[in-house]
Amino acid sequence: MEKLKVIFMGTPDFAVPSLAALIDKTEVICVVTQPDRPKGRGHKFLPPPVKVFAEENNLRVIQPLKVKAPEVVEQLAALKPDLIVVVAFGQILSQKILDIPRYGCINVHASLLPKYRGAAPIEWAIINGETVTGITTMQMNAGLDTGDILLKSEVKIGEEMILPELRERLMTVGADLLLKTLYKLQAGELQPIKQDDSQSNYAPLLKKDTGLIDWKKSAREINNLIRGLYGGAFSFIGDKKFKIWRSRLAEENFSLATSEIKIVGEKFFVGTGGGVLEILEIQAPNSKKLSAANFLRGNKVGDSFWTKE
RNA sequence: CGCGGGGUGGAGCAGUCGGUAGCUCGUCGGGCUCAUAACCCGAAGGUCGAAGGUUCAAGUCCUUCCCCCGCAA
Repeated sequence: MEKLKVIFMGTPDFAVPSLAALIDKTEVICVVTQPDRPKGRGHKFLPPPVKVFAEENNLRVIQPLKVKAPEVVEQLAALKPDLIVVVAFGQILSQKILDIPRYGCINVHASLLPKYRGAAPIEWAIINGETVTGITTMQMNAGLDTGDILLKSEVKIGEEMILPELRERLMTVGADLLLKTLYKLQAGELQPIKQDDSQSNYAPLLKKDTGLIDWKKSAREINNLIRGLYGGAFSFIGDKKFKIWRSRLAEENFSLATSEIKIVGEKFFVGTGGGVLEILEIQAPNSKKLSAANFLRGNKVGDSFWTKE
């Protein structure tokens, strides 16, 4: 089969396996990614993972501030791609761009559309306690993740699965499904299906306070939040902010007040609005992530976490 | 040069006004116990991130460098 000329658009780690897959099976004529941005401590400029990978593979990389800018659109059109593949790119494409390739633009999205449209589908799937999610490839249109569905692949979310595990799994599945989609595309076997908008929901960008634990919720809900944010969930003891990285539903059945802390040997329990949560990994400010046992050795813990009155 | 915290025996921490280091846990040996994540006794293990400087004397003060982390983006 003739190799498609493809422009790839993507930014974070999640997009890298898909690009890697494309390099094998198609001719990647250009990689579009976000500009280097000042990141982390010291505000150093760091290149996005896709750029790093693309350069290692001697691919042409462009980093437009706005892909929609006329000169960029012109540049892309001049490349005469057969297809544009978009994976976690981070910019909205204009209709003019969508119209450039013969086969249009295909997006790899980390959910089973129409569920979890938007920026953070993996996180929200875990936070909401879903047991199944997946990857969808779609024919992009002007809306936000509203294009016609090409293929789907399901991935189970285990009871104790945490964000990095699920993300890892989904990016692999995503790369596979992308190749499968391209294969069917060229074979003329794709049958795009319109999304049922009545079944849709959104997975909005995560905000800082999404991670603030409400101890009045059930242990299960809190555990889901901790699993889904992995490092993003936090609470306070006194005025100190603690990140809670890992937890599990306690088998022990103490009667603890909401947000009350109980230490038993090397175990760390917290009462919730429904059941007891066991803290497995926690991080104090200016410190690193520690197992509960290690944490308890060197830290004085108060009687309870902070709760909204 | 965004702001800030920290690097001390295997792990997590303490060490005040500078005088060669301590706690909890772990490890090893022994003991007690029907038994134990319990308890008792004992032991091993640290050039206190690196280099330089001040000093009679530095983990503790000064300078430079390396590494880790929190906030903010």
